[in-house]
Amino acid sequence: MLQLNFIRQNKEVVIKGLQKRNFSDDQLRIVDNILELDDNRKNIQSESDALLAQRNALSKEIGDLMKQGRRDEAEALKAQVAAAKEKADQLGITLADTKNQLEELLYQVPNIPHASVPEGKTADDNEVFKAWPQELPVLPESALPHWELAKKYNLFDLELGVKLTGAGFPVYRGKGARLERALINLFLDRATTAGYEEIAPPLMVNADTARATGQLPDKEAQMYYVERDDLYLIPTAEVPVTNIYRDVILNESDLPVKMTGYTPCFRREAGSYGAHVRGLNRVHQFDKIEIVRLEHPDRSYQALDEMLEHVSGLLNELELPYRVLRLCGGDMGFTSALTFDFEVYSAAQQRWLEVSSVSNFETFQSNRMMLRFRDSGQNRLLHTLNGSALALARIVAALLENNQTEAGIVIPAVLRPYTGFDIIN
RNA sequence: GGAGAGGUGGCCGAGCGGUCGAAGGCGCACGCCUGGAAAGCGUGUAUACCCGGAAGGGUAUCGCGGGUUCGAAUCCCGCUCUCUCCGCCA
Repeated sequence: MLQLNFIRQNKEVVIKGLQKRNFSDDQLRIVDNILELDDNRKNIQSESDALLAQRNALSKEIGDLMKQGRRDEAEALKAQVAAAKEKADQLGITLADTKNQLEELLYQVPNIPHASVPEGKTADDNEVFKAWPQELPVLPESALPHWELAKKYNLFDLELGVKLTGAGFPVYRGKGARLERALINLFLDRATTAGYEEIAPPLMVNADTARATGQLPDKEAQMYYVERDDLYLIPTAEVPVTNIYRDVILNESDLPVKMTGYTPCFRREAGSYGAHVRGLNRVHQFDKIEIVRLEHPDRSYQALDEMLEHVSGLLNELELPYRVLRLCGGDMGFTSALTFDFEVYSAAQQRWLEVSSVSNFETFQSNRMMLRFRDSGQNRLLHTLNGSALALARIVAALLENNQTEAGIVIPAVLRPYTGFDIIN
């Protein structure tokens, strides 16, 4: 969430940012509401602190009087303390209440978009930041979509997933399962080579963790929730991995922190069915390798560039046609300041599939997380960034479709050491 | 799941109703000393919020939440986590 001081000192910037996110004038009033409520909070706190100071001083006095045996005088002071305490208690309740209201409002304010974020309302308004420079591949009429290929070569089975779990839980098998594992290993190897520490985090997290990265309260409905133990299945490795540094104060020399993690990701994605979500296009469980960075505020955009390069490198190695979009204000995630999406071209479906989303959250997450570093004696919030490198299900879909030939599905050279085979037939 | 022990600052560790945001040590930073370093000596070293231009002052925090008390790190209750033993187990 945004810092109160930032909102106070940069009200115009905040309002402009929210306008970019298509806040109506009516919705924009939240900014003034927040500032008013915060003024309120300060007044209450000052008053409450003064009363508590009085109570503490009087209590000390009572102690001294008792020691000197001046019991009567001590007794007289007790009444004063009781009065101060009662007022302080009431103010304390009001204060807690005000803080809660304030927090609730702050949770409704999304991150301020970076200056480069284009105006726009929907995904159609996203800017093509980097187009595919070559011709897009054209497959013969007989080409099959990946779900047909999966059947033909016994690579994954969604109907079997329905039997075991429900819709959207694919069962990979045979060379399909091996391909999945090969991709995971390739991506992890590339990330660790690039200096990211490999993390194998828990797949379930508590509410504090989910809140810190912004899944709660905003995206509660998207997560699977295990009620009995009050835990959430992670929608991305970003959640546990970034939270490793929750409530941590780093030294500047510790920066940057670069981490990567492979995890299955669980997303409820309720209520979306149809041709465009067939096969692996959209599933409830998929594998993803995530890269996460904690950066000095002065260097975070350079880090973002490096992450874009990293993801581009992976797609180049896999020989998949892709493009990069700069998300517009209306399509960007709640917590992000700047997001680039990578889409690969699925030749059989003749559409672009999102396989990576790389974002700079600036201080939005670190403020919720109290993730800071010491900057010449002062504690400052860090910038957090993350990106998919990469999300597997759709990569598999594109690989299968784009590489199909008469003879079978050709495995890209870079993957062969990992799969142990060079064709699926 | 059952029984017991325990959660104090970056770490170790004292405190067991007031003078305690907290002794002492380690670590770290700065200074002195030195040709340089080590040792030694000295000083400093939690976080959030509030007031203040600053200096400084105030409030809260000794696992978390509540209670007793004029006053709680210290007493009481609930929860939670860690460790040890038993049970179960990949």
